[in-house]
Amino acid sequence: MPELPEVETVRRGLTPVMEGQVIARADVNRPDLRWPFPPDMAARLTGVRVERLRRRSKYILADLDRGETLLIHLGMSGRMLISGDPLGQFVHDHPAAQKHDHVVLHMADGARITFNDPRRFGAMDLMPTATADAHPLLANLGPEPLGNAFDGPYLAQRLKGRNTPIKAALLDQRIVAGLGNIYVCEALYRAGIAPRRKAGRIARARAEALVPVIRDVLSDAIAAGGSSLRDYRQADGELGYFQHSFDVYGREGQPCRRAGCDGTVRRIVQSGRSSFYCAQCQR
DNA sequence: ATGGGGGCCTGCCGGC
DNA sequence: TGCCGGCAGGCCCCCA
Repeated sequence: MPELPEVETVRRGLTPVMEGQVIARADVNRPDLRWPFPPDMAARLTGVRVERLRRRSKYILADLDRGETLLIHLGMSGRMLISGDPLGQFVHDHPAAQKHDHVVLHMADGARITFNDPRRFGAMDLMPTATADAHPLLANLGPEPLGNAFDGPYLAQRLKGRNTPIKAALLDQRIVAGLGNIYVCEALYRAGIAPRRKAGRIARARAEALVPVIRDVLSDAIAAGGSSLRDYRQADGELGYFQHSFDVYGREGQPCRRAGCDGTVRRIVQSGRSSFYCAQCQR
């Protein structure tokens, strides 16, 4: 499901039901997702209070009051669904258990948070909060694209000399953390850069100009509640609507949206993944 | 070190 | 109606 804007939307949706609240019980319905769950996960979650919900890249991190942090990754198809409705504010209740409900957190106030993930590319893990940054899944991540460390000189330096297509470079989480297929396509369109262009062959000014473009695409998407493809929903059951703002993603064969451009959106495959772009606008 | 490809899973959709 | 191939928002791992 999720790139950075969708994960941030999920985090914001979960915050009122998790932050400051106690997990009364955790149902763990299978031993693993992409990897085995940590030992005794259900017991280690029982009775703890969630002090803070954070996000790093596409990971949600829940700091718990016993010194551990719960890491949640949604993979491709993972969802966090809220039910139980303790305060009467979540309209879309779903009391019946669904297929692929792998972990259910029963909060002390009656709220229920269900991790549902058909493809099981998602993950959950527990680690000491003090060394969370050193977790293998987090240790090699690049800067947050909306943070101060991600700036023009940084990106230009990281792209310099790279022979890989810019599409692949921006998907490389070690360079910048949180972008996925959709937002890389959209950012490259807005920046006028062709996805097959070698990263090291982008003029410095254009490379630096990518930074504000990436920030804008992500900010716009977060403001729209993320993108809802297929049946993806936010934690509160509402649909994000940024998909209506896609310029190129999923628009193969449709006209370029730029005023005055008569180009058509094309789809190519790069390292096994679709890239959408306008050959007139992107060089 | 770097770049490219395979694999992990399930579900859905279009074509025959 | 059923089967089959292709496709899907991520990311690790292996190979050259």
